[in-house]
Amino acid sequence: MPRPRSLTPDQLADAALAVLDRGGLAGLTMRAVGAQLGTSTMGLYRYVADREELEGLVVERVLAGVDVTPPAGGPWQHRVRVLVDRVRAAVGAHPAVVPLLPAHRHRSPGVLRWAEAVLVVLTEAGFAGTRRVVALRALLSYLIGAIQLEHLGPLAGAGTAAMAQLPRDAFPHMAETARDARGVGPDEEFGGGLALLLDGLARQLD
Amino acid sequence: MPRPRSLTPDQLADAALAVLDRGGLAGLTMRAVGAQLGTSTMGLYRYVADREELEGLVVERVLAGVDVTPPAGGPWQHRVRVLVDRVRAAVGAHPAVVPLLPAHRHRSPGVLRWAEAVLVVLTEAGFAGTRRVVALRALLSYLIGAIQLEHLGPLAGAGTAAMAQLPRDAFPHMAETARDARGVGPDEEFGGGLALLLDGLARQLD
DNA sequence: ACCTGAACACCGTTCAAGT
DNA sequence: ACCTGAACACCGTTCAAGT
Repeated sequence: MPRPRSLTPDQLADAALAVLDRGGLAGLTMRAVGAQLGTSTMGLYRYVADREELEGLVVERVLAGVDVTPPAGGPWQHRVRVLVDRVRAAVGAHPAVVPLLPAHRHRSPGVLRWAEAVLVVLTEAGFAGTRRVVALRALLSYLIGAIQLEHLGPLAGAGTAAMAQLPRDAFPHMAETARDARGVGPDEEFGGGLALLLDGLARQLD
Repeated sequence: MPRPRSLTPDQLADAALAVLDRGGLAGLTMRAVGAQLGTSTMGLYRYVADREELEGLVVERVLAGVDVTPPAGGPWQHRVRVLVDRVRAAVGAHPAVVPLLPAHRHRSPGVLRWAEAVLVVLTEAGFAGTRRVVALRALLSYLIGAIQLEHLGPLAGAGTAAMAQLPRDAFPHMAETARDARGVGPDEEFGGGLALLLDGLARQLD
């Protein structure tokens, strides 16, 4: 990793994110990012060891837009919800980044900053030790899973319409649930699942 | 999609899964699968429209190993937990399939059969309408997210050791939580998060 | 009819050559 | 010293040619 000169890492990340937003994951190539910046393809290797590191830069760029100051007032459930929703909103603005999220979530400073904020709220609420570990893990699991379900071929939306016509004899409950799902929007679905988790957590504090 | 002859789709799926287990996602190429089967690379296109469809076959193969008969007795929480754990175990036997899961989960017969079984249990427990929709979505989100966290660079395990040495001034809660996490195994972590979700669901039935 | 190998249009990355 | 383009070793897939 030699020293950069004419480009800042931020410029690189912006260019890569622009390419990703425009052409999807398949369009994110070293050649395309080079063209976007007006430099040679190989010029990128001055800033980044390989393609994977470039992907990490993009993920970090999206996460950088997340405000990680824990919301000041209100019950801890609300404060966690706000932090979770901020990530969902940031990712929702760049859906093409979703498939990159799981692989680049570890060793991401953005994720660490966010997790620290969540832990501040959980700790103030009274969680500690194993319970706090499990709580953070569960919230992160739900967040990542729900975001992927939402953006990678939805259970709600267009996918549900198709599923409502399932063979009713083989999948009776599934067909009925798919019909019910047509009346449930993505926000309600995401928020409802998160509420279940928060209720489960609240029960532990009794 | 012409008619097959000398190979069954199962043979193809087995071969692709063997290649995936051996060489990871990067090793799963049309050429490698052809070689594994002793046929030409192009021979695969008689069974599969493109690489994506081959990936779908592999996912289906792994999911085919999941017993989807709802467990007979016991409280509904236990029955859901058994169904969830079966998927986790099947995927755990072929960790390389994890990155393929989110993209191929929709229109997967295996997922549908599993979801139908979960819905049978939820319905018998008293869930219906929007609540049932949200419950299924939440369980699936947690399952997919938690599996990915577990297998794609863990919060527990080796990753935690690194995180326990975080700059303590910038991430005080994170450093402490990472130390706590060393005593929490993957089963406890996964099961603990699922228990939170099930507790939240139980609360809705009161 | 079924199957195959050469060929094409891409990748990421190496490396010798430019200034 | 910084940057670049040709070249290499791969991909998935098309298609003309084999039996």
